[in-house]
Amino acid sequence: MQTEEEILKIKKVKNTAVRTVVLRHLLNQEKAQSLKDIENALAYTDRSSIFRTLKTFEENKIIHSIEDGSGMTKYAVCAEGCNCDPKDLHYHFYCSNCNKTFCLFDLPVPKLELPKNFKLQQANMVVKGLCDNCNK
Amino acid sequence: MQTEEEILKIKKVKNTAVRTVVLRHLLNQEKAQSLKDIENALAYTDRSSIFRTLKTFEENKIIHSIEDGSGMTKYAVCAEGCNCDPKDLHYHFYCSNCNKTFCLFDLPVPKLELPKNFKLQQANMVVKGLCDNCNK
DNA sequence: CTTTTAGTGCAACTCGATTGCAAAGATTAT
DNA sequence: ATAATCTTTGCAATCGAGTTGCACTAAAAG
Repeated sequence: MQTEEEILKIKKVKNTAVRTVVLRHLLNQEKAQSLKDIENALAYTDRSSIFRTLKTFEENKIIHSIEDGSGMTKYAVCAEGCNCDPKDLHYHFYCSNCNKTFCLFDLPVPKLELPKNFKLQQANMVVKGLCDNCNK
Repeated sequence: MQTEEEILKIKKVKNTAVRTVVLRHLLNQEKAQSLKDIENALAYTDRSSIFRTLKTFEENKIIHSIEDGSGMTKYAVCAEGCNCDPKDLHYHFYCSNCNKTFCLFDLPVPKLELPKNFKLQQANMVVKGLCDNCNK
């Protein structure tokens, strides 16, 4: 597991206090986090600073964003080696009970045969239901 | 192709002026429509009336909604026989150039093997890229 | 015809996302 | 080291999609 500092260095993003704590928080969570989640966890950091940090991280392929249909964009640290390319596709699972979003890295996404002349850039595949903890 | 009146009758939704024009508009488009799209097309119909109409349609399985990551929920008429069940899954294609959303009925969605004890309820699978018209 | 229920239009409001701006901090040039 | 420049941060304000309260109208039931 890389440290925050290593990741920022590798991705050529300047290290700052806000960036370090935001990235650390994301690394410590096993679920994708919304801006609000992060804001609540980091009580003394401004929302817009976190927002801009997330944009920076996304541009530099440190994290990827997920639209899970909950109304809030969520963010998760890319797996090592992820380029956020169509090749790196994975499903997400959104639990409609606890509102958590999981990255399903183990569930393979089949090759997408798009209609003629359509060009794939990225994908956002969200499966909804109940997670193991809520399905009792 | 069924008429608006037939669809409403089959789905046991009372026919009104707003419902007829909204459904007609959706039937006439080959792309999924946002609330704003519909509002713009139907200049003299109130947004909240359209909104409530869409909710009614969705509850009664006349249309399904799509979160395509554009920030606006889009709506499309269900294919005949669609129950909006996990079984009726299909991919959506969102063109990042023209912002249109297509239903890819012909692209099969594989059986989803979720982690142990996860329960599938529905899915929202959006592929982004360039549509045939914009990929030139 | 009267009563009740459902649908509509308007305005206001919610809330996540985003931006303008000035202060603080870091970097580069002198 | 100091001044000039660029970047990051915090605060407040704004935006826009979605949603709701409420009064009015239309439709259905009695």
